[in-house]
Amino acid sequence: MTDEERPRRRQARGERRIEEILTAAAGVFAATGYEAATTNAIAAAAGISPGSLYQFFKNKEAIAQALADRFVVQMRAAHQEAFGAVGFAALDLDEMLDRMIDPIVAFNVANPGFKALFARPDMPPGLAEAARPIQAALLGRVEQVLVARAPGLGEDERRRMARVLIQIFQAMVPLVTAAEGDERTAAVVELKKVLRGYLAPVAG
Amino acid sequence: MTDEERPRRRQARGERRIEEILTAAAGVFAATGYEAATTNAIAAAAGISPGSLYQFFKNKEAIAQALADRFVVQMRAAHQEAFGAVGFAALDLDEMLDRMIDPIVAFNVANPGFKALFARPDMPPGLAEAARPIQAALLGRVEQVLVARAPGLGEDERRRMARVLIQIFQAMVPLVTAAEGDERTAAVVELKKVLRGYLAPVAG
DNA sequence: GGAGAATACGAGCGAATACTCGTATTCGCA
DNA sequence: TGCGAATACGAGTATTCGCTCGTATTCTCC
Repeated sequence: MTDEERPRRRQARGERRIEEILTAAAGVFAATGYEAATTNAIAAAAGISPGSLYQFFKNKEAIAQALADRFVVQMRAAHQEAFGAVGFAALDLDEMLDRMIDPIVAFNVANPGFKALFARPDMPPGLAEAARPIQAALLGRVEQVLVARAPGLGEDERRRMARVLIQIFQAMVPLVTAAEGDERTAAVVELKKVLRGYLAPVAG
Repeated sequence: MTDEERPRRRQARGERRIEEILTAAAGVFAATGYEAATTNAIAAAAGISPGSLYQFFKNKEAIAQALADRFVVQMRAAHQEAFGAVGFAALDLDEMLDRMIDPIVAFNVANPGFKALFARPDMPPGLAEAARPIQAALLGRVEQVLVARAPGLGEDERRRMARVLIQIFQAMVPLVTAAEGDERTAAVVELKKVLRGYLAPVAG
């Protein structure tokens, strides 16, 4: 009970290093996945020694955790942009989908490391926990949209639909990010068609 | 160039062992994924020693490979059942979906190890190769259905739609297998709704 | 029943890897 | 300018895990 972990006072250099490490880690995680990413590889990618890595992070999981925190901030912004608009429920279905989908697609395209970390089964348990609040918030947002646009739905059905919508979206993300240019645009169009086809009968 | 790998003559006991090992491996892979599954754990689950394991399989990947082969046989049967019916394209869309989806869902429910092995990013490269023919065959089948039901589609568009359909299906499988009883039935209904909504505009 | 092959065992080897430790250097600040 | 803290290093440690090897047992077939 004596090994208090006094948080050390960081220098500006240290703060910079932390950012460098996280950026390097994002790349390594994205390229190889969590388990296969070695801490030495992350250190090398950040241009520092393994020992230095552990000046800033307690262990490998802490790196992923911090990276997750960084993602969460950006993800929240993307969600805000996607769901924050007012007078949202009165829009045309297609336009609503555009406004909802585009920012989140953009986030996923800009942060390939995100899915690599969060969508993989070799993710450490602590990370799964970190992802839960975002996931729950997203589910809530989607449910709210359904409340507004399909008031006739029962609670269970609404929840189920929200889950399906999110699942579909997440499934299509790799198809979108894997493609380039026109292919990617086409993939996004297909994604919207899928969601539209599923939503139209109840929320047209 | 002298270390020929003469295939040894198996006894009945050995054949049984192989089956036991594969069944045990399916369970361990399903529970923990490929990388995290240790060969010692598989041996223990099969009730044999690590040494004995290697009497029957050259290495860990060979176990996965053989397991994959076993899955492929059953998967092909499920595909045959799903797509083999005659006069298929003339059916009502809903009924067609029933016939296509149910066998493949049943296969996935009956073989939880399948997705655990094939859908994970930590899959060894050899396995990915083994999965490709099935994937390609499935894609071809779906495209054939689209040819019959939506003849107006261009080739690119058809291919894209087939990919999307498969992606959606695979995304929904975890939602289905994770659920039980009525929940599962409901999940399958939703899955069909999604596919129907996507297909109806072009293949109604 | 006996010879040779197949099966079985499990301690332990070798490589990979997360992480440490002793030491050297640089920074913040009075 | 000098002192304590932060940063940096990288060889070394402890552990995990795929796999081997020497040996013992059981099966097949004559």
